Amino acid sequence: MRIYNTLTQQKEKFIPIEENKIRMYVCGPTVYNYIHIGNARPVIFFDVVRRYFEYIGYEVNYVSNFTDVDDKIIKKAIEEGKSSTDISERYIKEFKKDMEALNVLPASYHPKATEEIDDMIEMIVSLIDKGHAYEKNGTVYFRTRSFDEYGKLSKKKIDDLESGARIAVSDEKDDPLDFVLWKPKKEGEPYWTSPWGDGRPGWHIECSVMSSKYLGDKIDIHGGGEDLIFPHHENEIAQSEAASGEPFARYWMHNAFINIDNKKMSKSEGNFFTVREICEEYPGQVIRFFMLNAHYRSPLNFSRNLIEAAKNSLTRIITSVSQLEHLLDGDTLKKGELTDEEKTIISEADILVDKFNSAMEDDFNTADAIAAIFELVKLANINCSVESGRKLVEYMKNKISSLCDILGIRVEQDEEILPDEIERLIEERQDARKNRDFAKADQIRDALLDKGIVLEDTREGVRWKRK
RNA sequence: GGCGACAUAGCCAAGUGGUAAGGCAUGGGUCUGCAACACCCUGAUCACCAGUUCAAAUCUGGUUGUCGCCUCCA
Repeated sequence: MRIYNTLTQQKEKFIPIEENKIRMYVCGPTVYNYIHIGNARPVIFFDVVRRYFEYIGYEVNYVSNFTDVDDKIIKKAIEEGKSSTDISERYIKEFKKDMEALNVLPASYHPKATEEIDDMIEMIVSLIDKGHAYEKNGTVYFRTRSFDEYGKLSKKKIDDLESGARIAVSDEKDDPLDFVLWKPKKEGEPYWTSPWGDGRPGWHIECSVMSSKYLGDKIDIHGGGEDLIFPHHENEIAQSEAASGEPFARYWMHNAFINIDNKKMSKSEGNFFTVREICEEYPGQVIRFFMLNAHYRSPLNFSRNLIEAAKNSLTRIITSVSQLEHLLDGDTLKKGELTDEEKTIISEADILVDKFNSAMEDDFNTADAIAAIFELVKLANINCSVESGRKLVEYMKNKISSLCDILGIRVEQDEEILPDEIERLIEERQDARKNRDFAKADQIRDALLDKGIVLEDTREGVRWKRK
């Protein structure tokens, strides 16, 4: 397994801290609204990372937080006349709904920032004790220059940063680059008591604390969107390593952004889509497929045309699997052992499975992995028919389906019983076809199409599917 | 101003030294009552220029273009 490490800017062989175990932390959402398609990328991608590691036998401890105290949440709460907790709880629920729609497995644990305040205070105290932080008028700042390696993740030089800083310089800070660990409460904001007075934690300290609390001071993988590299992850490194004196995460993984018309999504431009609204039109599987069809470190454009193309693409796999299921449901397949010819086909399939695995092991090249699945589909389409051996058909179906499962893409459709009325129409059409009354047959087919039922006449009889 | 990324067929997208995966769309064909599905056939010398090399999409330098980070942000 090779993983591109932002820290070293190259692919590295993956060596876990503890054999067969993975400790992985991914920065989760600030819960103040529905998530948009861009937010979905890291969630889906790291879900695949987790699934793949589990597939190859690792025990994965995957922690992803909810930032549930934040300016944006507070602002929304004030707008709606609700409490901050009302807002965050609501959007945590909505987030979970979206995750379900996208077939994203829950992390091993989803800590909430507001439930970890004591540990944050403890860490801040320890940073002050070690001389890495200082308090001024109820605000605690991290002393950036006290951490020699500051900038090692984002490759920024501390002096360049200083000159380019656009932040309004606060007189309080000893240095403009110092960042907040604890800020005093403002009127009407949620707060917690601390040695420095009532207030709330800064954003960066949250992740450092939740990561070390649930995964230990040293973790294997820390992930998130590329925009988090600076300052968020840089600051996490500074805090965590200053506190523990040890390297924090071994591998830093960052996904690229999703753009709309090649532009970054932004609310001011109005060019963004929520997962919720896309799911109204496209199954979550399609969104997953769309994202995984590109490498996670490449920027990805989103548009209606592109998601439509992804849908058509995915249909090819689903159709193939459904055809194989049909064959298995029928009674035409030959029982008994594999023929020599079938053994050859299976060895070809195994080569493609290897191709899938190698692609995944090369920094999660899901686009290449999907290409292997398509080749497998073609192999099945060519070689599996009513006259095939049951074992071969079973093998092909299971392989395609299980590889898709690793990507979290479900291609086996749930059994669905059609309403009697529709079943009757289908029979009626079959009768019409027998009597060569094609006008009537076509009329029924069109009528069903309007209801979203697509009919296909195959050698084994009529099949239907949802449009 | 500082740092970084990217530029492959109509579209999406793999590919980091040996003459370009896969998918969508298009066109032609087989199958079908027709259609759909499936299958067969159909397409690029890899932004541009110069260089290194026996050999470059893949390395080096330059040009152009696009984008991101440096401020809350996946």
